[in-house]
Amino acid sequence: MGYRRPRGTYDVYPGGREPNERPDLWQWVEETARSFFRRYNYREVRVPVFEETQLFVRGVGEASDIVRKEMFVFEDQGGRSLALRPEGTAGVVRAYVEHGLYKQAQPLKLWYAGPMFRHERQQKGRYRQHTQIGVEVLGTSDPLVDVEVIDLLYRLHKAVGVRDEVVYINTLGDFATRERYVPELKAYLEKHRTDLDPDSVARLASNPLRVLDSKDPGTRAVLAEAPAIGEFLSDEARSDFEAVKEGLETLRVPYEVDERIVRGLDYYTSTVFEARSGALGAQDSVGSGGRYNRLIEDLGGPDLGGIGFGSGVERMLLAAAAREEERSLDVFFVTLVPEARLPALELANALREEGLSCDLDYAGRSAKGQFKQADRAGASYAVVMGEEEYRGGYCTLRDMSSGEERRVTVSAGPGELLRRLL
RNA sequence: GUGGCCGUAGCUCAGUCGGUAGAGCAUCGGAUUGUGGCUCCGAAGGUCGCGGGUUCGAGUCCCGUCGGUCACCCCA
Repeated sequence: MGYRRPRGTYDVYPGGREPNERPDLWQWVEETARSFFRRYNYREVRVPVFEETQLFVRGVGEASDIVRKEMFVFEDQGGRSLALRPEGTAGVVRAYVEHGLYKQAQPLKLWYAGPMFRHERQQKGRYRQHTQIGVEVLGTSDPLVDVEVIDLLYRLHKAVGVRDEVVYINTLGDFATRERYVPELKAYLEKHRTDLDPDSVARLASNPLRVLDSKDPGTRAVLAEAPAIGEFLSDEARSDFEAVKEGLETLRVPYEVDERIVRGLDYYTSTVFEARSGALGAQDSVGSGGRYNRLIEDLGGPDLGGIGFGSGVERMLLAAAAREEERSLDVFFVTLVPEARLPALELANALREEGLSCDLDYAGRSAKGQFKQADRAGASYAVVMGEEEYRGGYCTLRDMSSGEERRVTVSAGPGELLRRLL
């Protein structure tokens, strides 16, 4: 065995078995997403797959697991520390600030798609290089945008056939809310410190909110009696959250409030959400996101709000209902004498110029083999060029579904053939 | 980073008590001197992950190692 792909990666190729290995499914999801972004009036943004390490440390958060143990960090030849992006938002916000995009008409509605990198142990639906399709709406804190973004995520997933999905939402409140809630939560957890798991004890110091999403049974038991953020919401945070819920109801986006959602990225504020599918394994989050009203300022921009989601394409594919690959080709040229091969290629090219898809045999197959190949390629027509045809200046046009055949003159060029096909 | 399970043909797998490698699918050819899907026949395809050990003999037993996978942690 020669070289193998790096751990946690996969290839996409004709014949790939897993849904995330099939090019036809990738193209289908990408086209579906593009169609949604066009209809919701989002414009594309492309940013580098690596950035200064510090951008992610500041943006995603020093205390987050992603920064602490999951980044691919390397030094360039000038000794600068760079990191492969572990998520999409930080880079997009950096570009927004760097180019002064907040001076354009706001909000700016952006979408992106591309690979993200996290140094994790592989399991079902989790890769070291995975692909996210995401959006960011920058320059406003209007809760109606939260509604649009969540609706977009939900309908995109529906369109690609994600099964058994539920959208969970929560609010982390604004700054005032957290100033009141976090000390309460912390005080409560401190009292029950001995019943918490070690990870949660550590988070008590670094980021107490994160304790809320612990799966440890002992910690969960403590949390059952913990103060809930819902009771601490400021008037503004409460009315924003109500507006989001009302909006989702109006747009008929089914959702459930889950107060345990706090997200592992530190920049989130206010609305957070996560779409989970029962069709996945333990990694059941298909797409998620939230509002980040401090991030733009933290990265050196003005005090403006933003919200976005990232959706994992591999997980969308894994959670989607099975789909057969549909192959199609307009014409397959069957050549039965060597002299006919170049004329066939010439004719094929003439048809290609007109927008028809064409192919021919390059493997030296038997006649039977070539028809089989035409069938497999999903060809609508076969154009047979054998000894008789070659000498007579015509070809035989075979309709692959009916089996009907007719002579078509080609000595004067592709005109007659085109007339039959277009 | 930790743990469970698994590595045999391109893919999915069988391989009994340790006796020198099998099937299905896929590929190519033939049955049909130039005609696909269905059927039948045939061919090609293997470092049994790798290294070591035990044995007359190892795909099979033992040790190590690498890889995969699922789960934990966390996330898309």
